[in-house]
Order: sequence, then structure tokens, then C-alpha cells
Amino acid sequence: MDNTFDSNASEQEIYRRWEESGCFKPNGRTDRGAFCIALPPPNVTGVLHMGHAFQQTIMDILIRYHRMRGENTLWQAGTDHAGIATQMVVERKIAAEEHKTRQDYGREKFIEKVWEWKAKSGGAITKQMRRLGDSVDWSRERFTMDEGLSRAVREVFVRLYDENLIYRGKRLVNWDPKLRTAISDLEVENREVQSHMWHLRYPLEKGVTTKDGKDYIIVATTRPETMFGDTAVAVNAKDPRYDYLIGKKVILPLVNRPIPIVGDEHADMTKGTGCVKITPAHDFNDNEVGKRHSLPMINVLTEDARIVDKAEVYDINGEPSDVYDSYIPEEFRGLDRYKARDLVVEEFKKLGLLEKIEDHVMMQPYGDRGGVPIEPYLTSQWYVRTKPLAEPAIKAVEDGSITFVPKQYENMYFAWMRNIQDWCISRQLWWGHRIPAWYDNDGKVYVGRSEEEVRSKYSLDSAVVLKQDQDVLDTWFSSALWTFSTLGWPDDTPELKTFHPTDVLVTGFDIIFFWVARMIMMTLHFRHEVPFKTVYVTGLIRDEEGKKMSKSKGNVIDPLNMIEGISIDQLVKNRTANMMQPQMAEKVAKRTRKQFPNGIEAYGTDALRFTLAALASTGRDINWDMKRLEGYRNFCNKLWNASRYVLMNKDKGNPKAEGNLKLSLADRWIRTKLQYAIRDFRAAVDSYRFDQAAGVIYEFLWNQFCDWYLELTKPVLWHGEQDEKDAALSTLFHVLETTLRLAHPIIPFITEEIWQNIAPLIMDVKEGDTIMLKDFPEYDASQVDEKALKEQEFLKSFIIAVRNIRAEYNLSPTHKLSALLISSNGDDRIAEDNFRNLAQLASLESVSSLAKDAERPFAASRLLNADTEVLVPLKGVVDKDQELRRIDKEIEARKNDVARGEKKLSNQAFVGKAPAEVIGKERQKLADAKSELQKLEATRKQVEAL
RNA sequence: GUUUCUGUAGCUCAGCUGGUUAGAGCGCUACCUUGACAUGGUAGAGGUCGAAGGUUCAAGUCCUUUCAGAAACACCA
Repeated sequence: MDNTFDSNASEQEIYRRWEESGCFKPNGRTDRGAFCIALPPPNVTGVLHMGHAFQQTIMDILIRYHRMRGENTLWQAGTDHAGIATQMVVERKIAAEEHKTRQDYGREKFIEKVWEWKAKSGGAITKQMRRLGDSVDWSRERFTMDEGLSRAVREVFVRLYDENLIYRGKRLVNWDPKLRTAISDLEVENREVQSHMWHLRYPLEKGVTTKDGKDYIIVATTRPETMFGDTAVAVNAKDPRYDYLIGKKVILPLVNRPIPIVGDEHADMTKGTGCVKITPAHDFNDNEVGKRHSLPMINVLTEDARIVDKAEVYDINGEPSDVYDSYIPEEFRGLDRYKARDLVVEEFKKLGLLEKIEDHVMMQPYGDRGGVPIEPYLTSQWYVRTKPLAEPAIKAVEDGSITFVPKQYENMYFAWMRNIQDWCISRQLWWGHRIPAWYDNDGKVYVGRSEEEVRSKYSLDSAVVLKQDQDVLDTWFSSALWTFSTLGWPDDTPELKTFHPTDVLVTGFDIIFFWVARMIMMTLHFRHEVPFKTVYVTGLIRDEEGKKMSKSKGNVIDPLNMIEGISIDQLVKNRTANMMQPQMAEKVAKRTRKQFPNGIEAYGTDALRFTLAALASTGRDINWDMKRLEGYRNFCNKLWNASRYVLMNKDKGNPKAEGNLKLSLADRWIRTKLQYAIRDFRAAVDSYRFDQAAGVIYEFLWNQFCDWYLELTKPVLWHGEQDEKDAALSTLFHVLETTLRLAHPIIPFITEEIWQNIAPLIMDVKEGDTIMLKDFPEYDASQVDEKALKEQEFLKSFIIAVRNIRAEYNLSPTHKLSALLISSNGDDRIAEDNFRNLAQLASLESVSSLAKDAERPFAASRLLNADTEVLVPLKGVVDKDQELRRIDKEIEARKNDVARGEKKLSNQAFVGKAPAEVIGKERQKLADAKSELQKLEATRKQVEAL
């Protein structure tokens, strides 16, 4: 073995072997239960980012852990067709390459083009997932637009429609005027923008004046351009300034439309002027007001947010109406919404109707895909009636059928579910599941799985012309079915029986509403069971300054760059590619060069995975730290080199030896430590504490196995008897091999590589055997030796004390020392029995015991515990005053302990109320402190007398 | 505005249902190229647990208030 692990050279080859030999498939066993995770399907246009790497590492740890325990394990993966995102990618591509639009292609041809793109460039992410080591059953990979999943979508749509849980309605939706589609309220993001508040005068009808004699009232608005759609002005009925005007009319300027003044609580007396213009077709609140007062709705905008040529007037039910005429002044027709705004203001000014303009900061809704302000817009859309679906979904979490880890996220879930809005599921796109609804020439709607089914279901003559709905479904509609559609539903498949409900869902809190909640609703409705039993919610990985990683900020770190390494020039190129603003690109380039002057080295997948596991604590934010990655890369190197040490010594004895082994104290101690590590690791993973699991491995392997045990085997392997060597070698191999299996779920590649070298020396390994299918270590109480543990820990404290003295007096390790022990509990015998180890690790030439009352030599000393003191005689080296100062310091500390203990124990309240166990502990502590104090004082006297 | 989360060593974070002298990694200091590893070894320095009250025999841990940061939701005519 080389002296470092070459991750780039090994990992892909190891993965290829695993995948080819079918190791990722369920084992089909029925004796140990099944375990299943459904991968949250990544966007087919997406590339692997830190969030994926994080969540997938956790899923893979769980999957490998359960698979090694012999469970029938399935990791179901696939990608999601990502309606808008994918359509935009392909539109951009044909625009750039062929200067064509999707309309140039037409619907059919365009969709073909998308499929072509998907075949060629889609799913890049699945290749990257392989690089992460994800042990996914690729033979079962699914895509939300696959025929099987599409069938599930149609089935669900039709059944929900038949149960009256899907309906079509003319309503206000969030409309993206750039993409010209409806989007759900979740796809809207609010941004703070600098705007104005315009105060406009609306003249009162003839003969009406305000109290102070004015013939107009003033409305304040942020959207003057929608005034063409005003159908009322609202005032608060309790507002003495205006209450007497309720029922009167104003004449809407520019179009001379008389509209009523209504009294409505929506009008807030403290805001603006207290008068609000009501535009039911262009504002969600106004729409509510409109409903309360049966106001007509007037649409004045086109799909791309320009002023219409003729206003569209509807009654309160959305039926065309002629209560108002459709006149729009000519100069406004076809004008963009913001140009129209300017012109409206200008016209009001000309007419002397502009009262004033104020600066105003407000939150404006933007479409998260299109990036332009969204428009409340009156259209016909399909909706899912969510209230009836939400009820059981809330109950499932309340009664513990589904648990969130960490628990706190349940609040977030409840808060949203309890005031859930109907879900707008239709999208005006081409790429997606076409809505299975057909219309006849009269616009009557028929819903069915296919046109044939519709015809027979509704007994439609073949002469009736049917046209399918043009719209497609929201992508989340199909991903809401993911856990069961991927397992074959609506067919009743064996996979569904075996693997559904799935066990754990691992995801970020940002999609609890988008996906998790909807999945719970849909699955409960159609399967009458939960989609998963546990939702493990991960934190969000941020950059080192705690900022969200985003392309536009240029602070994204690509997980693959950390695995494989990247030069600084390439990194800058990647980070600044496709930037909207060139000046930002420059900034990003500068920062990147400062942060990574030499690029990023190749740390390997295992180091990345170990780091991600170690960071997976319960917090909501995780700040990425390259230093941690480096530290865990070093850890992998430590494991590698410890293994080299073990292998290098394989010929010194028989690693396979078992049975009557002459196990040394150290052998028994490390075997005990290993058992505790196994126990603690399993407890950590079972409670989703991957940070603790990583910590257990790290501490055991580095701080116990490498720092102590390997060192302790050196004197044995160099100078020991053959049976001692056999015992040590057997222990080295056994402990290492077990540790590899223990660590394998977190660091799969390096453990496999080492295991292939180690295992054949101690067990039968057949061609094609792999660590990933070996048994996961189990806690074995018969290997635990508490006495060995205690004795070895004492020896460690002895060694540390001598090293400490050595450092204090600056003595080189080549300078061999002698140590004396004064002990009343037999510790001195343990030390003498293990002299060879002490000599090696503390560089001693002798260890002997000294009677308590014997004459004390001139020495540096340390108290090891209440019964044992170690002395290192150092004539001419030890400074008497220095030694006295040190002892005084310790006496002081001990005195504090005694005082604290006595105070506590003399407190009647404490003795009376605290549990006996705590009091007992406190008494023991006090006794030890007292005894140590006594010893120190005696020592001090002796030292002083020298 | 409402709700939630976070605030522990210079940095990044652990610290379970309250019970020893608050831990780790990185960084820092000194020493060490000893036959697995300098991606290493040995020894060390470093914290009044954001602040103030309270509950309790006992609080980093529970409660209240407060400050700072973050997020979600809502609203702003």
C-alpha cells in the first residue's frame, strides 16, 4: 500500500464494481424486515450541489447501515421533470442555437425536442450521485414523466375529480407575465422594492361633497395603472371622515365610470388616506371585498401584463357582464403595465387630480422562476380542494404515525397545514403531464383517463368533437405521488407490499410545504397509509460567512470540486460563467482567488462524506468550513496509515490466531473500547445523530486505536514472545477489520479498499466479496473487560504524568528516566507488571515502588489519584522552588474542591432533597479531595525538607 | 407585525430528559523528522456558557424579560 490513499484513482473503480455486481439491489430476504428510502427526486436539469451531497450522504449512511444488517434494503431514486425549469432550458437552447421559439416548433415537436435534450443532457446529476458513492438501485430509476408515473398522475387526477376534490374555477391566481403561466403561491417570493404611493383624487358624483366641502375624495395607491379596473372605493364604516359617503358614488376619472363607495373593514383608517380603490380583478384583498359587496370584476391586463384594448367585465361569479362598458382610452391600449402607470399619473396631473406622491418601501411578489413581478390575474385554473385532504395529514403527524426529526419542524408543518389554501395545479406550459380533461364545442368539460374513456364514460357520440385541455399539471403534483408511484401504483405490485410505507424521508425544511405536506396528503388519500414513518429534516449548508450559497453570489462550492480538486483558474471560470452582471463577475473572481489562492485540492469522497456527517447536528444552519474537510481528510489518511502499520506487521505472527490467545492488558482494553464504540455508533445512527456517529469513529480510531493501542503493540511486536505477538496481531486485525465495517456507511470507499487488503488475511474472502454486504458489527458484552479498562486507563495517566514532567523540565525523550510509585491500592503492581509498555511510551529505564514511609528522594512528582503518586527523581534538574510552586498551586485547587464539597454537604436542603446517588457521589468526591490534599501537604513538607 | 430558530474557547461546533472541575476539531505556543502517518507525534495556553431577573438543594441546560443575528408566514390602499 502507498503511504496515502489515492481517492481519485480508486473510488470510481470501486463504485463500478459494486454497481456491476448488483450490490445495490434489495437482497430479497424476508427474515430481517425491509428498509426503504425514496430519494427526493432532483430536478432533471439540476447539478449536484452541497444540499444534495449532504442529504444523500445521510441517506446512503442509513441505507448502507441497514443493508449491512441484512435487511431487505431499497433506495428508490429518480429525477423530476421540473416543468418550467426544463422548458426554459430547452427554449433557451433553441433560441441560442437556432434562433427559434417554442412556437416555431409547435407543441408536439417542441416536446420531442425536450425528450431529446433529456436523453442527452438530462440527469447529469445521476452521474454525480455515483461519484458520491450513493448505493442507489439504478435498475429501478424513475422519471416523473415515465409512462408508469404518468399513468399514476392521470389516475389520481381522475379520481380526485370524481370525488369532487379537483375543480376548475375562474379565480385570481399568481400570474407570471413573463412565462405566461399561473404559479402557486409557494412559487412566489417577496422582495423589498423602493416604490411610491400615489394619492389620487376621485371626483364625487354631482352634488355630493365631503364635510369640508371638497368635491372629491383621495385614494392612496401603489398601483395607479389598475384604476381602469376599479369597481368601488372602500372606506371604513366606523370612519367619521367618510361614513356618510357610503352608498354615494365617485366618477372614475379617464373612463368616467360611476362606481360606489362601500363600507368595508378592509379599509384601514390608519393607513393611507383611509380610502381604498377596489380593483377585484387585480388584487387579492380587493377580490375579497368585491365578493362581500357583489362588485363586478374588470380585467384590464393581457397575459403579458399590458393594458387590454377592451376591458373585460365579469359579474361576481366570473360570468361575462355588461354592467359597465369596456372602454379603455386609446393611448393606454397595449401599453406595458409600468408605462401605463406613468401615463395614468401624468393624466391625473393634467386633470389636476394628482394630490401628491410619496416614497414608499414595499414588499413586491416576484415569480421565483421568471424573476419578474407577478400579477394577480383572473383566469380559469384547476384546483385541488386541500382542506379535506389536509385533515388526515395533520392527524398523522399529531398521532405520531409520522415523526419529524428534529421535532421542532412539526410546528412549521402544522402552521401551514392549518390554514392551507386550495392548490392551483394547472400550468400554462407544454412540458408536463397534460391535464386529462376534454371540452366539447360548448366548452363542457369531461374528465377521464383518456379520450376513449371519456367518450364511453359520458356516452359521447363519435361525432362530438373533443379538445383536450391545453394546460399541464404542476410538477409537484406528480412528485406528491413519488413514494408509491415509483413502486408501481396503481398496480398492486410486490414492491408496494414490501417497501411501502417507506421508512425515512431525508429532506431540507425548504420543501416541507412544496413536497412533504403534499406527499402526506396524497399518499394517505390513495394508499390509506403514510408515505414514510420519519421525516429527517436537514439544516441548510451555507458558506463560511453564514450566507446562503447561490450562483448569483458566486459563493457556491461544488461538492465534486472538493472530491476531485480543481485549479483556481477553472474554479473562477465556473463561478463567473453565465453571470447576469459583469461587474459582479469581477467581484466574485477576486473573492474566489483570495479564498482559494491555489484552487481546491482533491480531498476525496470519503473525506467529504465524513465532514457532512460530522456537521449533521440539529441546527438549522450549517456553515461550511474547508478546515473541517481538511481535518477529516487527515482522518482518512490516519486510518489508511494505521492499516499500513497492521499490514506491515502481518508476518510477525499469526493474525488468524484465535481460541486460547494470551491477550495482554492492552489487547483486552482495546477490544473493550471497540465494543463501546460499536454500541455508541449504533445508538447515534438509530437516533439520527450522524455528527455523534462520526465523532465516535473519530475518537475511537484516532485517540484510542492509533494514539495508544498501536503504540502499545510496538514493544510486543519487537520484543515480545511469540504467543504475545499472536495475541497482538490477532487483536490488531480483528479490531481494524471490525472498525472498517463500523465506519463503512460513512466512508465507503477507503474502507472497501483497506478491507480488501486486510480481510483475506483473517477470513475466507471469495472473489467478488465486498465489505458493503458484510455484517454490521454488533455489540458483544463478552468482549467487554471492565477491569482491563480501568487498569489501562491508570497506565495512561501514569504515562501522561511522566511525559508532563519531561516537558516541564524540557528533557529529551532520549534521556531515560526512572519512576517511583507510592501507592496504597496496588497500582504500583500494575505498573510493574506492564513495565515494558511504560518503558516504551514514557521512555523509562525503571519503574519501582516506594514504601509510603520510606525516605523521599529529590524528585518531580504527580498525584495520579487519591491513592497513588508517581515520583521521577531528578537530582540537579528539578528546581526545588519550581516544584514547591507547582505543589502549592495544586494544594490551592484541592482546597477549593474540599471547601466546595463541604459547603454543599453541610447544606441541609441539599442533603435532604437531592437523590442519594448524587449525595453519595458528592461524598466520594470530597473524600478523594481530602485525601489528595493530605498527600500533597505531606509531599510539600518532604520536598521542603530536602 | 406574528411565529420559530440561533447566540458556549480566536474560528466552526458538541453538551440527552437540570446533578463532578463545561468538551471536540481547527488555529495558537513550546518541543520532536522515534522503524504507520509531518495529511504526523508530545506537552500546553485559552471560556464569568449574549445580558438581567426568576424557579430549584442544584441552571450552559427550565421560566420571564431584554439585546443581537437568521428564517418562515402575513400585511402595507
